[in-house]
Amino acid sequence: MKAQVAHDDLVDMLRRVGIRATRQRVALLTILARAQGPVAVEEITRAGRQAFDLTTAYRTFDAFVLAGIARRIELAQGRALYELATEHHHHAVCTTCGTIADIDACLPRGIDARVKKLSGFASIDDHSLEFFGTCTSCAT
Amino acid sequence: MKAQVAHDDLVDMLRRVGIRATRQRVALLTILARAQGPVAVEEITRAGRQAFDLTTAYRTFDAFVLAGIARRIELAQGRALYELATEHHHHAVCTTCGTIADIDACLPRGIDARVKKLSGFASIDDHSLEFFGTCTSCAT
DNA sequence: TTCTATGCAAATAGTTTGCACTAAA
DNA sequence: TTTAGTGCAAACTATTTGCATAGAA
Repeated sequence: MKAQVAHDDLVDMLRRVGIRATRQRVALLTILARAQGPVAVEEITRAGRQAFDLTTAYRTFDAFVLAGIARRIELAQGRALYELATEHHHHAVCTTCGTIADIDACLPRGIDARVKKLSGFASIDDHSLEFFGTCTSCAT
Repeated sequence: MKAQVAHDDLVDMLRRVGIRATRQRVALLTILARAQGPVAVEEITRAGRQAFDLTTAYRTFDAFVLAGIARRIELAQGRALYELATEHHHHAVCTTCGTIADIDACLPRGIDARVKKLSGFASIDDHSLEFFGTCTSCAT
């Protein structure tokens, strides 16, 4: 038995966060769950076997982010990517081919406090951290 | 004598990096130099006393980045900001009002090597790091 | 049956491109 | 005088909005 994503579990997950489990949402959630990394919005419409409207994809992602089951990451120029909201982590982006690798490491804890002091902000709640480099296949 | 940006110095700076010192470029460079932080493209056209085409602003920023005297930072949704390429540093962004504060601190050196290992990339050359929080005036 | 979610069309926003014209070197 | 830079109009791309309809609860 392969590490498949159980359809019913996804439906449950959606219901649990209080949004209706439609065909499109389950499909999109499946794609997110299968993806090894962040997914571009346009990839969605391609991926589904049945037609899938772009507008719906955008709205669905928004709903997911709002519900806390997805995360939006800003990478390149005006392109948004989405990924399942799993462990907090970061990414390495290949500046040549765009490949993205997950980095299972984060900033040393306590840095928020330091940044808070340096910035003079009232609070620091989150951060985004992306690394840029060249992946092995592009390094030739 | 105020900490004004000397016009001739800017002209020199442009010539040094091999691009022509036009009125628009000097104006844009002045704005960048005066700004305490990153500047949005559209702010440019507003700021100048004489008319200033948006297209020119974009092209000028590109030229600056290419020449290495400016840096582009991706913050919110598809909006690019530019800042003078000074010391490598990061930013704290207020999620309420959008205010940006500079953070004169960076990741511990050696992290690139660690990320390289974790990602399996051939090289890690750069990174972007932004913090999000609430500034004091928005904290009420 | 009720109300959220979808799909289509059209509108926006930010950014880029083509081309003739202006001006720095 | 040569060549890079500018401005205008138009094209593009990603994303958002309005509204009538479909479908989950």
